[in-house]
Amino acid sequence: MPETIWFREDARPRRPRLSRERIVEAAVALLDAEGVAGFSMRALAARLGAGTMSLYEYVQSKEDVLDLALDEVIGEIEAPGEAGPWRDFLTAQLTQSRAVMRRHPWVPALTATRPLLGPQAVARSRLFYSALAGAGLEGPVLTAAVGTLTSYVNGFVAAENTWWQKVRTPAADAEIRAKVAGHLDGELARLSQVEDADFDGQFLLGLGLILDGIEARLAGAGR
Amino acid sequence: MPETIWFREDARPRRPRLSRERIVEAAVALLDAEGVAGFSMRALAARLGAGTMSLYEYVQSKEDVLDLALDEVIGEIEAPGEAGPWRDFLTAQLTQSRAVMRRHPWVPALTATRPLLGPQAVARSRLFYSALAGAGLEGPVLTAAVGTLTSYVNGFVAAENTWWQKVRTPAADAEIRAKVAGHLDGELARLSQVEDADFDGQFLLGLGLILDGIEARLAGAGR
DNA sequence: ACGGATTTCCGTACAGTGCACGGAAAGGCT
DNA sequence: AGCCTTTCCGTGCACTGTACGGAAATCCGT
Repeated sequence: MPETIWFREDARPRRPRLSRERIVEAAVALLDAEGVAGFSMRALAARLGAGTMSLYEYVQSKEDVLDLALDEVIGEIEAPGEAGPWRDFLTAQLTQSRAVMRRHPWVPALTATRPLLGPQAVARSRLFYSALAGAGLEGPVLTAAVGTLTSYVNGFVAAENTWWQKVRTPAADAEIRAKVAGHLDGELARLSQVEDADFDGQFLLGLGLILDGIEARLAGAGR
Repeated sequence: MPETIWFREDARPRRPRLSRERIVEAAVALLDAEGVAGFSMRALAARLGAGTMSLYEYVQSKEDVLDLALDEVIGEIEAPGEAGPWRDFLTAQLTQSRAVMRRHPWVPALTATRPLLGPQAVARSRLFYSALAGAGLEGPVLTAAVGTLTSYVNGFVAAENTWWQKVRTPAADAEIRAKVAGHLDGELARLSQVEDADFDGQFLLGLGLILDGIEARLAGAGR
């Protein structure tokens, strides 16, 4: 094969082929596909058609990539068109958060590992602060309320995700459920009975409890 | 060196030197010392003075060890001497849960990864069920209440732990706090001001919100 | 137009990982 | 005495994150 311009493709790129954005985008896709356990820098590079070490031009470590990917998907939660009553607003926002965490099941496990200080995370928590401040909370109760809500969503969806990952089939679901119920005596088992794994309903019920608690605090302050 | 009985120690053990209990105990110690990132089967074996592969006689995988270690420390939460009013009981239990998770900072991150089906975990959740059932809850609201409380503790302490791991010094604390506060406009910053990182107070405040919500539900049912 | 500096890309190498496999030794059995 | 089961573990394999240094391309000052 003759070594001429015709066969020699422009060997080296004039402009960067990689970028932080491209890396983060691919990282999210890889995490969605393989989970956090199957996520490796080599796999990520392969997905981008690049050498492994090229990634390190744009990022200092694997941890960095995870931080960025996390903040990226937090940005998927849409800001509301207009702010209605605080209760509806928060319910809608947290329902969306849950939806995002279900689409990206690796999210709750990661949030439990690192502080959320990225721009999207900060922007989101600011939304919550201003919603509850608008409702009338302030000071420590305000920050506690915001913290409680986000802790709740994270914890709930984390449990939900591990559940789906482990059981997968309705048969396994029934089996585990029966085994755990076996540890309860009859009376308790009767009281705690829930037909199937109604996570949607459970989520809204638990959220309702917290919002009720907040509302009570508002009424108390109003007096 | 002559090869005689006198110098030859009883080469092979007559009874097992390892056991699941010993492994789990060492695993907890290792996790406490090195965190989940520094936890490896080799390090665990070294800590026990054993060969790496010996562990696999008692355990099928690293994941198994983590499951066992997790359930083990959940067992550290003491059952109450006597059951007082449900509110006090739950507050005491959850405060203890938090204390355990602070002593073993790897716990919240692990719970976010796997379903809690070990004996200690099941026993603990049964305690909560019966306490709230005794208070008058039943059906879906009962399970939602239990789920909300455990999600809250996990989420809260997870955030708390990552915070301590990252900031470590009061100076860093102030710096990060200032940086985040910079994203809030003045009015919001004023409203959300909390002197220092008062995690104890925040924890009890948030817990109080949830318990208020539960109490409201009880009052409603009473009517 | 040319020579250096900078940017981007990445092959190689190293220390570490979880665990499959198979062998060796020591009791306990008949 | 012979076998079987239990316990222990050395070796090896595929894979990990990333330090290091080199090669090519572009940019910039002259």
